[in-house]
Amino acid sequence: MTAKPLKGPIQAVILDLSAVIATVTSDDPRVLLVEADEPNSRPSLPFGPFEPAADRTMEEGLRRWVTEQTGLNLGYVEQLYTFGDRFRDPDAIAGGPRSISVGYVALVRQTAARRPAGSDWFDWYRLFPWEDWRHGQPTMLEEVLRPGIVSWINDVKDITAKRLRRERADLAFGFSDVGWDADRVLERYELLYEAGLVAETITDGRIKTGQDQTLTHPWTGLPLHQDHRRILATALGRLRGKIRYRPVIFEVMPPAFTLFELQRAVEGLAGAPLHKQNFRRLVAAEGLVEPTGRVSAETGGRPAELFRFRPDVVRERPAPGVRMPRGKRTK
Amino acid sequence: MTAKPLKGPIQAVILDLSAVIATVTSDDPRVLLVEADEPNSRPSLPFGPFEPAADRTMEEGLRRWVTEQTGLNLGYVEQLYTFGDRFRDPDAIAGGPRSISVGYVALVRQTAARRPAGSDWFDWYRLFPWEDWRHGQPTMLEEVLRPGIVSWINDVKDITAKRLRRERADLAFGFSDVGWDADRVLERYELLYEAGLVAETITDGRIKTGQDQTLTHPWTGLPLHQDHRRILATALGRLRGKIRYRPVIFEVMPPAFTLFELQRAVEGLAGAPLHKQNFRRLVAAEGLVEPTGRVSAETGGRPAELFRFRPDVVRERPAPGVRMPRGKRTK
DNA sequence: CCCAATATGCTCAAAATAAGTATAAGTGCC
DNA sequence: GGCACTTATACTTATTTTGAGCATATTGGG
Repeated sequence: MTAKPLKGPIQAVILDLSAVIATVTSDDPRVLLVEADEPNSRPSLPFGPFEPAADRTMEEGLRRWVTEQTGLNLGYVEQLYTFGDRFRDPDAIAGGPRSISVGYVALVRQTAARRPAGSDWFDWYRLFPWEDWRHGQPTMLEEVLRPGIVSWINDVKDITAKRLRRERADLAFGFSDVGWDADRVLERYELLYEAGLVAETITDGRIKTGQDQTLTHPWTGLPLHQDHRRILATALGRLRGKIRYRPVIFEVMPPAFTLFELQRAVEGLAGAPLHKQNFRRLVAAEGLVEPTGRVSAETGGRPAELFRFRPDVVRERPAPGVRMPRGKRTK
Repeated sequence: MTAKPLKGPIQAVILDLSAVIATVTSDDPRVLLVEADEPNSRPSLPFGPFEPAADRTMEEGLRRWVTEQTGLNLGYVEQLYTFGDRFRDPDAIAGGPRSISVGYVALVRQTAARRPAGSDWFDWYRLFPWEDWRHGQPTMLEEVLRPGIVSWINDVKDITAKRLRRERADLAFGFSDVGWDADRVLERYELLYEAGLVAETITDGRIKTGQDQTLTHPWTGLPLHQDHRRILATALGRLRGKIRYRPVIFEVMPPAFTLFELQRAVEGLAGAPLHKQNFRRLVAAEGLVEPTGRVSAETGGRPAELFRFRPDVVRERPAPGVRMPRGKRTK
C-alpha cells in the first residue's frame, strides 16, 4: 500500500457544486429550481463550478456563486453528498470526462425568498408526490406506485432476487406491516428509478422495464435534469432527519412566528401531520422558543402568541430539535 | 443563472478517495492506518485514485483498490464527506492543483481484521484521547485540553469574539454545565486544531498561538498525514450517531457473540460506559438479537449465552439501533 | 463447601409520550 | 349584545420508556 497516490495523469473529472436551496412558505416546503430554457429540457438545480483559485473552501465557492447568480444570501449550509456515478451525466457515458458534483443543502427564510430571474420556487411535493402524508396516505401511492412496484418485483424470475426486491420495497415504502419511515426518501426514489417508474429512467440509456410510461410518469412527479431529483431526495431525507435533533427549522422561520406556523413548517418538511397540543408542549418543554409578548391577529380565531427562537437551547440540550415519532404504521 | 456550467477549462483539481476502515477488537475500536515510510512522515489513511474509466461509481472504485492493496473485503461502506479545503494539502497552497478527497467509512469484522503489509490497526483513542469516556472523564481533558482552550479563548481581545469562542468551547466540550455530546467529535477536533493544540496545526503554514507545543502535543494524540485526523473525526462522529438508529454495530461483530461482547463493542465506539442490565433489556426489547442456543465459557464466571444478529429487525422497527443517552453531564 | 466472578432476571420510581377533554379569546353575522 | 364559529391554549390521563438498583443463577478455584 502506498501512502501517496500517483499524481501523474490528471484525473479526467469535472467537478461542480450543486445547491438545494430550501425554504417553507406559509403552507408548503419549497425548493429553488432553474427553469428549463429549451422546450425539451427539464428544470435543474442551480449549480456552478468550483474554482480552486478563487475559493478557499467549496462551501465558500458555493455561497459566492449563489449570491452572484441569485442575490440570495445563504444562511445555513451543509454538505450533502458527492455524486459521481457514471450514468449521472448522459454525455459522460460515451467516454467524456466524468462529471462529479458535490451537493449542498441550504436553508433560507421565507422573507428572503425572492424569486431570482430564470428560476422559481417549486413545491417540494410536485417532485415527490408520494412523500406528502400531511393529509393521510397519498392516494397515488396505492393506486399508481404500488402496482408498478409489484410488477417490478415480479419482473424477475429468480426466487431469491424476487425476495430481495420484495424486502427492499417493504422496507422503503412500508408495505406489509413495515411502517412508513419518512426519512427514507432516497431509498424510495432509487427504487422507483430502478423500477422505471420515474421519467428519468429512460434518459439514462438503460432498459426501461414493465411500465407504460405514458400512464405512470405524469403521476410520479416532475422529472429534473440529470440526477438532480436524486440529489433532492438525498436533501429531503437529510433535512427530515435533522429537524429531529438540531434546531434547523428556525432557519426558515421569520424572526417571530406563532406556534401553529412553526408546526406547519415542521409538518411541511416532515411530510406528516402532528398532534397540535403535544407539539406545543414539546417545543415549550424543550425550551426551543420563548414568547415575544406580542400576538398575531392573522389567525381568524383567538389571536396567537408570537414566539421567537431561543438560541440558548443549544447550550442546554445535547440534541435540541422537534421530537417526532419516526415511523408510522400505514393504517 | 445558467443551467449548464462552463465546461471549457478543466478544473485544476485532483480527486482521490480515502477510506476509514474501522473495526472493534475484543476491547477497543480500531482503524487501519498506513504506517509512515520515512522518518519524518506521519501515518496516513489508506487512499487511492478514483479512475472514472474503470469504475462505474466511486464506491466501487474504493472497494476495488482497498481489496487490491489490503486484501480486505469491505462490507458496510458509506460515503462520509468530501474534503476540499485549500489548506488540506500543503503542496497545493503554493498554487498546485487543488486536492479533493472523497472520504468513506467502512466497517469490517474483527475476524477478518488481518494486518495488511505496510499498515496496522491503531486504537482509535490513540488519535483522540479526549474522546474515551468509558472509564469516566479522561484526565487529560481537565489537565491539558481545558487550560489550552481557556488560553485560546483569552487570546483574543475583542469581547464579542471572546464570547463566541467561549460558547463554542462550551458546546463542543460540554464545559460550564453543557453536557458532553459524544457525537460532536469533529467540532472538538476542529476547535483543538484552531487553538493550536494538535500537532497538525503548525504544518499548515498557519500561525500557532498560545501553546508550547513540546508540552501539549504529546498529550493530544497521534498526528496524521495532512487532514486525515479530521477525516477520522468526521467518521467517528458519524458512526457514533449511526449506531443509535441503524444496526451497524453488527458489521464488526462475529456471527455469534455474547451480550457483554456486544456491549463492549458499542461502548468502544460510543466512548461511554453503559448500564449492563438495561443494555441487555434494550437489545432484547428492540429485537436486535436472538439466542443461538450455545453458550460461551470464556467469561470466567457463569457462562454467557451466545446470540446472533436478527436481520428481521429492520423490517419491524423504523430505526433499529442501540438506544443510548445522547448527552451526559460532566459530573 | 464457600467465595469470587460473571450472567441474567426482576422491581420500582421517574420521566417522556400519545391522545384526548376542557376552556379562552378572538371574528363575523344577526 | 348574543350566538355560531374558529383558532389558541391549558390541563388530564393512561401508557410506555428510561434509569438505577437489588436479587438470583451458574460457573471455576481454593
